[in-house]
Amino acid sequence: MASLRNTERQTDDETLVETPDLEEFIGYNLKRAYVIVQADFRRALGEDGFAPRVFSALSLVVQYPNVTQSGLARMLGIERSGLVAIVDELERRGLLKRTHVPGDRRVQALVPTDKGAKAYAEARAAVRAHEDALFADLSGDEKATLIGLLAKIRAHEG
Amino acid sequence: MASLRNTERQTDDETLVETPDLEEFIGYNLKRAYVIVQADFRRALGEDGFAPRVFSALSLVVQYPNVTQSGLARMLGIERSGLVAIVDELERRGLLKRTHVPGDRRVQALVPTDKGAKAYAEARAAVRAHEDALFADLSGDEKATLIGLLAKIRAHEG
DNA sequence: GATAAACTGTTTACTAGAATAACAATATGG
DNA sequence: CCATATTGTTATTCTAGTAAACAGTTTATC
Repeated sequence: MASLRNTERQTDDETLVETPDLEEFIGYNLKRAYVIVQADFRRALGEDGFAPRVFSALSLVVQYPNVTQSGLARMLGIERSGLVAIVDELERRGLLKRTHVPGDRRVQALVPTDKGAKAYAEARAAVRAHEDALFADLSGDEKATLIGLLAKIRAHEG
Repeated sequence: MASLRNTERQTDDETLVETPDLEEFIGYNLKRAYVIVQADFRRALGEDGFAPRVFSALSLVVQYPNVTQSGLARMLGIERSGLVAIVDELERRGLLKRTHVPGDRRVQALVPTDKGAKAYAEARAAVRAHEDALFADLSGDEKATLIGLLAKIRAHEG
């Protein structure tokens, strides 16, 4: 992958050498970058660490205690049916509890346990260490710029 | 998702309001952005258009005719076993041919057909239109910066 | 107040993408 | 020649996710 080149267009007196097609696409670069970051995340959090989506769910439950499952699914941008297994895992590991809400007997409010809050704080530190290491070749400005540009794309959500 | 806030830390005389945990992580923003772009890609290319990975494979075959399947898998960063179905689909649709190579009876060099080259040119235009529309709120500079930053992450490949 | 519509959590079934391990055919290096 | 490696392929498994249906419950409408 180091030095792929192609001749995109030729005129009579010059040959324009441009980047290969794929690398001009944001989507392609986004996917390739995502795969790298995701793999490093899993490696950094280890065998029985959190998968990215479980970490994200726990993060939101800790930050927004008493969030409902439907609300959490909306925040994560996934179907609520897909959230059940994630919440099951977190509850099985004793990191949160499904609790009944007085006013509405349908909803299960999610409340982090003390163990859950502590586990999240540790996991968050591990994730920060993973990102610090993986993105060591980016400056603080570059990281902020990147997050800002990705947020601009994320503005198309919903 | 519009205005999530949390109090990260409190001192005696001020309350610091910071971004929610997840949005400070590059990995999280990367994934959310990737999901949006990928969904728009599929929507733009339509029902029986190319899936992203099939488009990528065809792109490389057109740009590097006679590439082997193993070589193509390496370029795409996937296992060669996973490439078989992709090449099967492209061959079934008449867009490339598996051809024998004189020197080595193991390899199947992949050669785009005329139909394949034409289909690729059209698909590439569709992908460009999709990205132009989706990223209309980014300037040319911003797009170039984004690609550059993603490429810096991609430098960790392999 | 009855009834229709909507929402919540859940289960089941399904799909896509990808990894791994094994295999036969073939090629390469000591 | 023999061991080792490579190529394309199949079969198996895993993960992440969607979609549809459901029973229980709440809300809205007439």
